[in-house]
Amino acid sequence: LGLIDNRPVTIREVAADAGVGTATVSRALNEPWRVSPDTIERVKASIGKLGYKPNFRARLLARGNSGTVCFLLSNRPFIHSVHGQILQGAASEADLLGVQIVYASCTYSADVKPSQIKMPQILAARGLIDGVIVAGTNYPNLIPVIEELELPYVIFGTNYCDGSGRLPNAVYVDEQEGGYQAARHLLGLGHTKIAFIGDVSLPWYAHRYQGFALAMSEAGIGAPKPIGSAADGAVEMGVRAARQLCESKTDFTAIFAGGDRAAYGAMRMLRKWGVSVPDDVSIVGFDDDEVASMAEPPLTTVRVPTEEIGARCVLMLNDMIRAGAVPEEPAVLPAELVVRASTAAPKK
Amino acid sequence: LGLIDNRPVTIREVAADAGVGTATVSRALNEPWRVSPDTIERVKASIGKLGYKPNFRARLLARGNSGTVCFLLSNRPFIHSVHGQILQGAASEADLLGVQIVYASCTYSADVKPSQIKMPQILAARGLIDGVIVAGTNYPNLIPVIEELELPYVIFGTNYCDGSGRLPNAVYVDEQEGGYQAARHLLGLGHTKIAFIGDVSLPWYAHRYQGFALAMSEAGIGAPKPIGSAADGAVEMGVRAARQLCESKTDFTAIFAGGDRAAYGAMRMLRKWGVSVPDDVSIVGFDDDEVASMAEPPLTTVRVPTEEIGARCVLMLNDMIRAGAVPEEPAVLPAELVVRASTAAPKK
DNA sequence: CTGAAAGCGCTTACAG
DNA sequence: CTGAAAGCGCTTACAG
Repeated sequence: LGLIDNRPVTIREVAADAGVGTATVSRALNEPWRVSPDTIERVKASIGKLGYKPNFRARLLARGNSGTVCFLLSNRPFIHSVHGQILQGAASEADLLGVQIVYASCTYSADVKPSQIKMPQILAARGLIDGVIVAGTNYPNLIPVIEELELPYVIFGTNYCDGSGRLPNAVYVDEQEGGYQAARHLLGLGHTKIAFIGDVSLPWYAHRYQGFALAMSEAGIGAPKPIGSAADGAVEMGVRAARQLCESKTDFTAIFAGGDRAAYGAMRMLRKWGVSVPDDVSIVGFDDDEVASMAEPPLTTVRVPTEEIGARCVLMLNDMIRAGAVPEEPAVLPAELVVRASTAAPKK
Repeated sequence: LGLIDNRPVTIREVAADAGVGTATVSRALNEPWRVSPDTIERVKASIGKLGYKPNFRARLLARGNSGTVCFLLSNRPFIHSVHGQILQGAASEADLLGVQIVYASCTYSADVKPSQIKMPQILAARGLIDGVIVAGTNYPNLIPVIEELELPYVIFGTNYCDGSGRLPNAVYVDEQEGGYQAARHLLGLGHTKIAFIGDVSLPWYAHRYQGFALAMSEAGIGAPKPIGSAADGAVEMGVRAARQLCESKTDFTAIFAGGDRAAYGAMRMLRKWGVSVPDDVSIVGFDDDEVASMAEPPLTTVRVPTEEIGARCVLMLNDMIRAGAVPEEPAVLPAELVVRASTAAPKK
């Protein structure tokens, strides 16, 4: 019932059956253009007859690489749909490339010494992995630990909390442009009093705010101060920020929340205050996370191209492994506005 | 910048440095009890000095297995938090065992011939993988495809849609018991008019309904017919079922929904009808998915032990790989009631 | 275009 | 307790 019993057939047996050397069988499989058609035919026949499938471990040992990259998901105790989709995209692309993805996860806090960060065993072993994709939410103290592996790596830059600029070996989303689009959408509908919810001490909210602020100032309107603290989670941030907005009797007809969860929390609080979305207040989120389509009304948001992020991470890493060099520039992927039912023109 | 330059040190260099044979180095690492303390000391010193790390590919080739299992996630275009957590649990357990998890996914429909199901390449290759964990939602037509791999496998039974009984090489959740607990909770609060939402043509809803019905009949109350069709997704099922309940003026004070998403949908519709949860109607879900804690009010639900499911899958598979045999019985994990704010005693 | 042979870096009987 | 040697199943210069 599904268990291996007999020894699998090896390349030697195929070679014997086809009356050629093992080298020829290997070439017929990997570099067919260097083998005569007749020979290929004979080899293929033997392969079919014997049911031969090459042993990848042996191939990889001979070739000197592992054909495997590690997808390391940091600091995500349970996977948001966004991160699941990134993994999904990475896996699909990897399969196309004939590369396998090993999944690993780790948890650490930003203020701990690098030497105190515990990595999964897999990463410690040599030869198992050709490179690593550093996904999830990360902090600069992880970098020395990753560097110590002496393996090429690419980092999902959007959730990397560094003080400095962009890393070359990274994949980013153009969040600034996304925030800009969100603001343009609201402005285009006729809104001018637009609040921003997001904790700008976190880089993703900061970038989204920047794009928002740019669009506002282009429209000749001053951007409001961002409100919200992410300390108790994104949903709670939205809840509190919306409450603050309502309690302080701020004059606003629209909210741009720097994430769908925050938008969701804000909508919940607005409902409590008897504020109707989108009739009284329009709201746009960011991410196009699962909650965006589950919200009531479904949320207008800015889509982060999750699967493509995963695919690009794999592609970039693969190039780095082959080239043995770090890319000149990071990949920056566009974000896209998705208009649903939570936005409308302001009441006259 | 993080790229391999110099050849890594091999076991031969360590052996030379320590003045022993390679076999002794290998033993010092893998079977230290067969080596004299002095020798171990010398070997360890050389390992430290040279910075030697064993090459796993070579080790595995020599040992004859791959030390890798595949986590195959079927029919989940984007990962729910439940499935993410199962993967997470599998990865943690695997790391403890020194096994790596390669992630792969596939999509197929229930009514297609096995020969038409496309598997990721990784599974086709020999030697890369010692066994597979079949997770996600699956149908019987996948089994021949998996069997053809001639690899041990364990299946996540809860989301496996078969007509027959339980498989031995599988991990299940005791959903019947979970449904029973949900009903007992509602009955204990004083509810007697309890509706059930769930599409019992799907096994998980059917099992949850069975437990529910048992508790009801034990309480001397006939179980109501289940309502809902999962064709348009779980949230929509909840929305429509609740509407049906309201429109038909069914007399009920509580709802047991066979899943959190359905419960979420139902709560949304109840709110539209001006029905307050839990004041007018109590509601309990199932899964303890992320939506349960995000709902307003937070949902009383039955927790599926996701991480443990993943861990048990890995453990069972590992045993199968070692023993070369299929287990006698499946693993059945308990579900646990989580009381939150969506349930209360019925109004007098 | 093809084959014999060395080699990838370990482990494991086998002999002592 | 230890070492020399064969072997895991491929790939790849090297020579023809």
